[in-house]
Amino acid sequence: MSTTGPARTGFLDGYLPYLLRKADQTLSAPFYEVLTQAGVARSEWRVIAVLAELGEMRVADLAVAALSPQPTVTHALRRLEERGLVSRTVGVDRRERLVALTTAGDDLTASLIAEAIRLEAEALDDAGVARGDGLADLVDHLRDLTDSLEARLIGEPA
Amino acid sequence: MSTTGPARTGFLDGYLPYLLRKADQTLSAPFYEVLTQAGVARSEWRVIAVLAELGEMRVADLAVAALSPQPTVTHALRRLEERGLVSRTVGVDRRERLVALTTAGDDLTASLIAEAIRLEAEALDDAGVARGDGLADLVDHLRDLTDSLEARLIGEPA
DNA sequence: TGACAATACATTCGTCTGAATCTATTGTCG
DNA sequence: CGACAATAGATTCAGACGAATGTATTGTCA
Repeated sequence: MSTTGPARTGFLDGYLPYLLRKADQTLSAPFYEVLTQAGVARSEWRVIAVLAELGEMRVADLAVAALSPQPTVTHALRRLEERGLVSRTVGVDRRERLVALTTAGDDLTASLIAEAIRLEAEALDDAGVARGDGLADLVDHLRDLTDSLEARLIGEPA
Repeated sequence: MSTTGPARTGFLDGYLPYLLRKADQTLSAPFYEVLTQAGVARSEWRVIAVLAELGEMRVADLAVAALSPQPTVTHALRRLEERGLVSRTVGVDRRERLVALTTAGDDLTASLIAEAIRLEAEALDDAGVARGDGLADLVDHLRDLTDSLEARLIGEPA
């Protein structure tokens, strides 16, 4: 019923990408300070967060999961490797590079993920968003939306 | 109860910023090609879209509305001004620069907004997202979330 | 097998981004 | 009025970003 929605006259207030970006930025702002503190770029964070969750993987798959273009991931990997946070090994198919977190990388990533969870919970809590209420629905909606869109892109030939 | 959500074991699949960013990217991808075609950077698009909606305004307010840092907006404005798409005039308070779209800028922006709306509708349509169904709820949830978070930030002193 | 297409990733190179800083202007209080 | 703090925005500069392209390796088919 959207309880008398507040005047959605304009374009931006009804444009999903704008709302999504705004929500992301607002939610992420505190954590970005943590990243800056830790000397981790945002593209690097996305890479190590994926590696922590999915384990060793190829660069191309990593790029998809990290929501980043492949060259951006390669740049991030070079920096992360220089800091000893990830390792790259040649795969059976010798074109492939299998990327994984080192122990140091896993430690750092684990602590960052813990901070991310803490800050997200804190923000949602302070904002009075009841978990189990609209939140689960929101998450489900977002997943549904993204899944549907992806399914569409796959079915689309050249 | 989130109707038997599909195995939310991992971190990323339950992390809102990740889901928000993923949804944004997936939804925006087709439109970004339009922007590239038009030679408009994404930061520039955010600026002119806001100007088209809100009219003449100060740089600082523009930055907030465009979800971009102030230097990024200033850079974008310089490029847009060089192309004759925006104008900058000194305000009564002579520290202020009042920014507005030129006629050419308004024309271009109007066509881009039309494309954005068209592509968004097309994507949501193809994805089988029924407007009036989950979509309105999603939009409302996002607005509520962002508004609540913003309210929190304001109440937070140094 | 040899040649060509396809794939995986790295590299290049120009552009964009944004933290820190600077200049210009205005508010404020003695 | 005069000095200092506060504000608006421009600028600097180092680095991230990413489109285009290059290199290495593998698949495939005559």
